[in-house]
Amino acid sequence: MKPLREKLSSLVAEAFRTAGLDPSLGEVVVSARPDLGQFQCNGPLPAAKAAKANPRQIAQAVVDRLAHDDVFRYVSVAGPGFINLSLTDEFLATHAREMRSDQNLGCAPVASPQRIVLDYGGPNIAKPMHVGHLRAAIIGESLKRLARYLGHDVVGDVHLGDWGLQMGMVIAELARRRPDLPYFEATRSGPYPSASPVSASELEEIYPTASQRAKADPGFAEAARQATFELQQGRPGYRALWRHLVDVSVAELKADYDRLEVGFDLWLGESDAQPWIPPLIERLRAGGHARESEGALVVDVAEAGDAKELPPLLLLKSDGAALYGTTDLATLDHRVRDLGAQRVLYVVDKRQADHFTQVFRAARRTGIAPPAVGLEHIGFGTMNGSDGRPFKTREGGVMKLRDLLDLVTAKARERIREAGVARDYPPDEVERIAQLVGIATLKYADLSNHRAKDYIFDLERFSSFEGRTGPYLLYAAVRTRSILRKAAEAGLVPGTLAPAADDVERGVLLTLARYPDSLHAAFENRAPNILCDYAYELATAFTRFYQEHHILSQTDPARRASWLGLCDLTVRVLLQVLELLGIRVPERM
RNA sequence: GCGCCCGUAGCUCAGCUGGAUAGAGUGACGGACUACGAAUCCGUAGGUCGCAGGUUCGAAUCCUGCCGGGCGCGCCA
Repeated sequence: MKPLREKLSSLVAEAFRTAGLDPSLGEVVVSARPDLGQFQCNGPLPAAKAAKANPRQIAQAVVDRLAHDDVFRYVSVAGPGFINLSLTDEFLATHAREMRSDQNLGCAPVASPQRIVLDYGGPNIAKPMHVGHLRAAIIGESLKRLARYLGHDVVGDVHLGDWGLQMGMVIAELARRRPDLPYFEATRSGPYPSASPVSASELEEIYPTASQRAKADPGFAEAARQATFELQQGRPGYRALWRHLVDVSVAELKADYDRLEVGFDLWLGESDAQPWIPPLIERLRAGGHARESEGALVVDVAEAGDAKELPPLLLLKSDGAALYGTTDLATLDHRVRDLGAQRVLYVVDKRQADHFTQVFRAARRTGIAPPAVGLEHIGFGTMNGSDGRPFKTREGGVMKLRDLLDLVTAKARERIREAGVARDYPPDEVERIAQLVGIATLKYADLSNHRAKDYIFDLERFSSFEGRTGPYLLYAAVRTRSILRKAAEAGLVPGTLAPAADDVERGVLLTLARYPDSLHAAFENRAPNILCDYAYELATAFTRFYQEHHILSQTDPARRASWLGLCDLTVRVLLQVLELLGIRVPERM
């Protein structure tokens, strides 16, 4: 089925056409002045400019050709030449009925689905996930669900940071602490113990320590570089040790992502790209794309019109080691050739914008990414503390994701106790509800910020349950379900939607009709905050409705059944949008 | 220095491919629980959209300059 706005736009476009005007100007949008109409068309203004005519006369000419009494209740020309449109309640109700019987709730899949690889992880082995990883995970998860819902074929890859200098740091630090471990015997080639020599908690502590040591001690920094190089060269002890580190770390990461309800289809990492690097380098050398510069091997990426000079992408350091960009190019090569990606989206901190410009350009020049393959860096803003500086805990350290989740969940538990509503629920259900409320709070608070903007990480805000928050949306959905449940207990079933009887009910139907628009806008702009806005608007419109109209005590059976139908459609749309945000709703709360 | 991003109500933020009277939440104030759940709803107050020009019938939105803040700029990821 067609979205409401498209139905209206094609009617108005047809009127433009018969008036001898450009039909593309007939686009209809939701009115900015609800007191004057439900929808508006601004097309007469640009049409008048093109025709050097009076816009109000143009608007009137269009209106005169717009005779659809079954669709429009009211059509008028206003201001400098706006066309205001309001629908008949019958037409609006018919549209809502179609939505209700459509399996996609009126949001048709895209015309040309693509295979999309979405890279939204980037957690580092040996570093605990902290609040900085939150955004990539939840923005990426939402975009993945949205793209999939719209019909795209999406592969989500965690793209682990499991290679490079950080691994060398951990190895060097371990060698310092426990030189007697068999992994450090230079001549040995195995076998090695099957159990990891380090625990998850030790691993979390070891990297920060090593990183600080490297800053203070040039000798240690050199040892870390050397270890990195030898790991890359395949030194058996280091490889065996590395395997342990990865396994221990991945188990922890999976637990954190599970708790966040963020999932990946692929658990590949930078290390998986390493075997692809030597042949790729050969290809680039043979193709004349790579050149020596200051001892390193580089691909030039500067272009004539650049506002600033972009340094070349470094493939190999002067010591022959591969770098970040090299791994990214090799990974991209794999995604295009082996995974068949038609579009690759990178949900990564926007501070890496230059890096992605380099990688994308290098990929274009070298043919790794043919022109038909879309490459996008979906940058997101930095998370700061309330002082506007990068976020730190009160003790000055980074806050672990796990601690944040615990904190929000504890707040949710407290709130549930205060509200007293779940007094007679089993304790394990209360706990499940607290988890869901915590996740909803966190995700909604983060996703409702525009993706690209820096934002203040405010614990108060992240654990607020009132107003425009995740819990508000859960509450709205749960209460609506509760009405349907009580109706079912009384033997009442949702029925055919009747035309709206007042502005509040009309408002719900109009908001429901915007559902496909909001999904498409959210995906096209890679902006989940558009979904957040929509979910909130739908929830408030409906909450207002049931606050003003008592559904179960309505004595007219047809009206009562229609209102229950409205509950049914609203809750289905709301649950779907929440699912696209990665927010799950409890049965009751 | 060069480049990118940001500056909207006391606070936190939407709105930015130009459209009419700039919206939410929060905080403040006032109202609504003998009916489907008050984590709710209704209302009031609150704005030189950083500043100055420009383009346009029309600018928070586009362009230029300035002020303020953040970030990035070759061998870390």
